[in-house]
Amino acid sequence: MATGTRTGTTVTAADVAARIREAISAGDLVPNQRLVEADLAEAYGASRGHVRTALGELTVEGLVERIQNRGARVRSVPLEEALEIVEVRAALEALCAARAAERITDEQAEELRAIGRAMEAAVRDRDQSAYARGNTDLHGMLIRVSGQRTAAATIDRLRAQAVRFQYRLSARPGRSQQSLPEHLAIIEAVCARDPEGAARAMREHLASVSEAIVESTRD
Amino acid sequence: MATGTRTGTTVTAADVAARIREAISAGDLVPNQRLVEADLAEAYGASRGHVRTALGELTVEGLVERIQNRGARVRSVPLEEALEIVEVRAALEALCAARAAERITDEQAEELRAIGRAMEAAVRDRDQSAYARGNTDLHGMLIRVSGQRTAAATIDRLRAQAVRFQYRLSARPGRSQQSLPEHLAIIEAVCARDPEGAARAMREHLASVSEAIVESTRD
DNA sequence: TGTGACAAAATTGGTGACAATCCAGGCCAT
DNA sequence: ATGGCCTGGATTGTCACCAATTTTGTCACA
Repeated sequence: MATGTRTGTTVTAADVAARIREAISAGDLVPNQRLVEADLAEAYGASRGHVRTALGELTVEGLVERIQNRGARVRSVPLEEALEIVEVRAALEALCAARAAERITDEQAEELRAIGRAMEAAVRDRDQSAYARGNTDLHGMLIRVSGQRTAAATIDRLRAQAVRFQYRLSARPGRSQQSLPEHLAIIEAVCARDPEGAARAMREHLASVSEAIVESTRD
Repeated sequence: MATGTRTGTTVTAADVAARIREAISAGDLVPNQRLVEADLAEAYGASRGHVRTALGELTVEGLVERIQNRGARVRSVPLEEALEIVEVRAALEALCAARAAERITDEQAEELRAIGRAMEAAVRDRDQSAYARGNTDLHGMLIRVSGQRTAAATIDRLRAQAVRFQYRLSARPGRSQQSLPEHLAIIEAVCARDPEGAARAMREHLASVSEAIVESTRD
């Protein structure tokens, strides 16, 4: 796929929205950065109209902020709101963990334990990117096993908004050592088919994430 | 000076979106009903472009479903998804109830108890609309006292999607008799500043709502 | 009576042009 | 210097128009 100019395939508004979402998640677009419609249209090879509707979508999703006649910017989520988001995620991911514990099959349990072993190895080898991957896999798998699509969509949307804080966090030295036992506790409870315990472990984990976020902003 | 009609004020896309949202909530627009852009533009005195972007917003919010070249309809939420929505709401409203129990002031507690008394009176008098109002007031006040704006926004969006089932439910005879004690239990726990109890009471209440929804669809 | 092909109508999708608005910077009076 | 005011350029907001697509209606024919 060509990076912009001459694409025979038409670039739809949904495509543009997806590209911008990715760019924000990857940190290529930082909070408060202006999003000039003409520039984006040029960059992605789309018409300005499509860029416009894409920005509308992202505004509803909470990733972008628009001011009348002044254009769009990447929304900057204040610390206070990020903490709220983590609280909401805690409630929802606890729900998913509990449902996952009720529904998990033996094969899925084995897969989950494998993720846990990979995370232990990553901490032992001090491989941060492997640990981050394990983290994503774990949360993703619990959500998938839970079968809660509404919760999943909500969690995704919220996580995208708070992506800036996720970065700061995983860059922090020693963070993985602290969170590893929390993750393993979640895995254990889910594999033991203990919904209440799984929910509790997940809530404790996200409470710790919340604390870590507060500390990471004291710089 | 827009198209003909005498609205001196211009009707923006956000206005149109708000009107359609209301119409869906009020049941004026029913699930699967087609939303023809030209008709809506005529009805609300807006340009077709504005209607178009409004429909885009509502699609992202999950109220409207769009198919390429075939137009927009009011999205029909299947029973299974409505139950998921109630589960997510249970998790979030439990969070709000717990936080409200931690933060409530004496005056707010008195206000909350007044809502409870009004609901008791409504059941005694068999005044369904008064009971429904108390219900709305109660949930709304807990969310407000909790100070959780992220959770509040999420709950609102989800509730709008499942509005069809709310209707069926409150129209059901005897429903208020069953739910009154649940509501009173929530109020008691919050006023007693018992976060854990408030969350539990709220979860139990919404579990009962979930059951009632299932029963109400067996017709 | 049912069915397929075809034309006509209705509706949505996309683009370009133009109007409205905001912002930066220079200019002048104080 | 300081502050108000104006002008030019950049950017967004809106609309009208046309193309593309789907849906509906009609009619011949088995």
